[in-house]
Amino acid sequence: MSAVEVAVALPVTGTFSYRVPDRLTGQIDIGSQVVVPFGRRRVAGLVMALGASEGASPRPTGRARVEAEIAEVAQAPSVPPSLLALARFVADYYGAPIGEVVRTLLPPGTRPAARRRVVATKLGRKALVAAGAALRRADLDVGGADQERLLARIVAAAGGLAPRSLAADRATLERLVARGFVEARDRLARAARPEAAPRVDVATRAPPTLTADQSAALTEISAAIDARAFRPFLLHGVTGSGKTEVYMQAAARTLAAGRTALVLVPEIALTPQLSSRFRARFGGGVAVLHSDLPPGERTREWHRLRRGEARVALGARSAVFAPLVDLGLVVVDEEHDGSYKQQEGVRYHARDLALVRARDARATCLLGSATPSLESFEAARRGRYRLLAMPSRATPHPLPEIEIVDLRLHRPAPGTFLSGRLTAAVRATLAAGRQAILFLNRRGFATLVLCRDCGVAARCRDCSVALVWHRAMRRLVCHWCGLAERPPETCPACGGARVEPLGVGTERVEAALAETFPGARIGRIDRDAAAARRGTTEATLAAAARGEIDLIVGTQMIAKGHDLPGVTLVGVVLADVGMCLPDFRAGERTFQLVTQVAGRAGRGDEPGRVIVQTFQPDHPSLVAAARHDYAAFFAAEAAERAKLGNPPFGFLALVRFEGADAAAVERCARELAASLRTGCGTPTLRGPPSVVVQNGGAVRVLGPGPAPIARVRGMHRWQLALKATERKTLRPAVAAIIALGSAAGRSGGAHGARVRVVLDVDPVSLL
DNA sequence: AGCACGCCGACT
DNA sequence: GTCGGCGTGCTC
Repeated sequence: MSAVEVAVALPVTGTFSYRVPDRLTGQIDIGSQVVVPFGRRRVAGLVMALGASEGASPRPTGRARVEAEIAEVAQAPSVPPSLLALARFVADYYGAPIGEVVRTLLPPGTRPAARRRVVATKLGRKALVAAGAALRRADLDVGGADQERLLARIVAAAGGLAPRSLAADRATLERLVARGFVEARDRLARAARPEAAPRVDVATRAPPTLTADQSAALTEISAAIDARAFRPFLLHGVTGSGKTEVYMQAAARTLAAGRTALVLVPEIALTPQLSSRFRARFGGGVAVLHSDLPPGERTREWHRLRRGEARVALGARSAVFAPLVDLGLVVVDEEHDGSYKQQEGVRYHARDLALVRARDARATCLLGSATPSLESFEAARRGRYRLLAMPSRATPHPLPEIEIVDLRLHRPAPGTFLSGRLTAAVRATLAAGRQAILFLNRRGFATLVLCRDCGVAARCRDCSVALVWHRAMRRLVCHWCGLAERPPETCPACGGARVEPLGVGTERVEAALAETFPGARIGRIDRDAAAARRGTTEATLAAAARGEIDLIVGTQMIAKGHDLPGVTLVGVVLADVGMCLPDFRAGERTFQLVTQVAGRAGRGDEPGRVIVQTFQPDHPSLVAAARHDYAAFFAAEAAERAKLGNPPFGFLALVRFEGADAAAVERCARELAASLRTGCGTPTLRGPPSVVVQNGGAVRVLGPGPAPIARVRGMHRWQLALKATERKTLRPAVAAIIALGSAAGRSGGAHGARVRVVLDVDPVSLL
């Protein structure tokens, strides 16, 4: 009876050794999905290696290893070896437990218990509104301030809350459940109806005639596909240049060569057009993977891919783990988009993993963007990626003209938020029967609620941020923890009666537009609108496409690749939002957002126009965006990054310390930093005897210091950063962090309060 | 992730 | 005096 190494689908480090019972001999191979006894449960696992490798996982003192037997082999097909290799890479590079990586990688159906979510019922929403309006009705009585606060928080959260995050309020939660205001249903039961099963009408729509730019790009890409070697490309195509058509023809050629294609998009839910275009071209050969698909559907799509029935996989971040065999093409659309970085659990970057997969599969890799990340463009500049430029639009009209309005000189009339120039432009657009997009990257009604007597703003009690006023909900909401509470009638600090909202969010812009342009049909697209009613985003976009909406207000959700031919005007209400965040990528994000949202204008038969309102009209990111000058943006931004050794001229890993006890968090952070700097463990840190990191050497230790948001959900946060000039020097430092980090967490416990140590390799956000 | 073991408040 | 809260630790 032989043994195998199994990675269990739980967040545990190391693999475990199991015996293969005789009845299963011959059915088990590398990549087999199995069910194994683990503790007193049975969990899904993945066979990583045959034969019990000695020391596969650390054995606690003394006890002999007692191997259990594999319980059963799952009906599911095996995971291809290329994905096992990818899993190992991810565990190693991001310092994640292999079990957790396996959980991310296995099809959702085989994952243990689908994630449960706590959601508000229709009755619950009604009850909250009634409570806010001080309406008395027995069936809508929430029965107390605690219940009301919790209910508000649940209503405010898009997609419900994880039961874990509500552990502290269990008693209150149970009361709400008993009253029928809140329920924990499986997420899958609540999910939207799956899209109709893919039709099998293959290649129904003929590819359009290509522009010169598209043909030139495709010539090179085709040669790479034919060569069957790893060839990375950066496709720098302006908005409306027809990148999707290039992707589709590249995919078609890859399929014709007998290989498979993987297409990643930032958020599939926001790009229904893309999936319908792929389906129209490839029919049932496309498997669409996205998080809102019920697990059954996702598993079906996974199996179709694994069996080769579908040979194109289209999906968001997690689709980078799609079980494609003989991969020939990997496309990453909008490669600059930060949502490719997983922000919790296994903190992988799907764009970077796409390159790893393509390299290992000897495939063509196509990174596409109108606003490439500094990382990708620098790689192209150094010749590591081939740069393909598509500088002109495929549509009849060139890129829209972008005008910057200096808000210091052109003050909007009180309560309108639109300068005279933008107001006139909106009015002209309406008169012409066209549509306008008003973009503001801030949701809610007002950014602050401030006492006009003492100047104190309402702040979250658990996070170090101000609360945002959401008028429709009649609640002050914390955008970090979801706390939602009723506004105070008088100032809690001074008792003053003049507690009033200040600042502007999308909700307020919507209200202001309704007043300024009575009769205009207005739609709002942001996370709150999406949370209020399922399918709102798609419905609003569809209505806009039919011409039933005149003005669309929205956050960055409207900046992504939507194609609305009727939109001739884009107004950026306040470009300054996000520009001053304490994050070295703030300027890059501003450039990307303004360029992307500007690209929504003039895609139809009328030319477009863009007006950007700002208090910083000379900001390099805005000036470059207004001139459609990526080169100028890159030059300025690259110089800044090079000076500080920031990516792409250096590599970062962020280590965050979180805990309820501020002093313990600080002490833990300082001790770990000191250990890293001196190169040897302090008495409290029983890590490895020596550590490779030397201050001033190849890897620098920056910090520690309090995180920019110093407290979230009641947890105090400190952080330190590792900065290396080369990727390979960062690796041993990351290994040291993992060893020291777990020791530090334990020692924190010994001192009293527990401190969580979170590692983020190649962080996208430093907040 | 679960599920059990292990120390401090409101009940029969 | 117990029942029971969730903090911490382990799972081949």
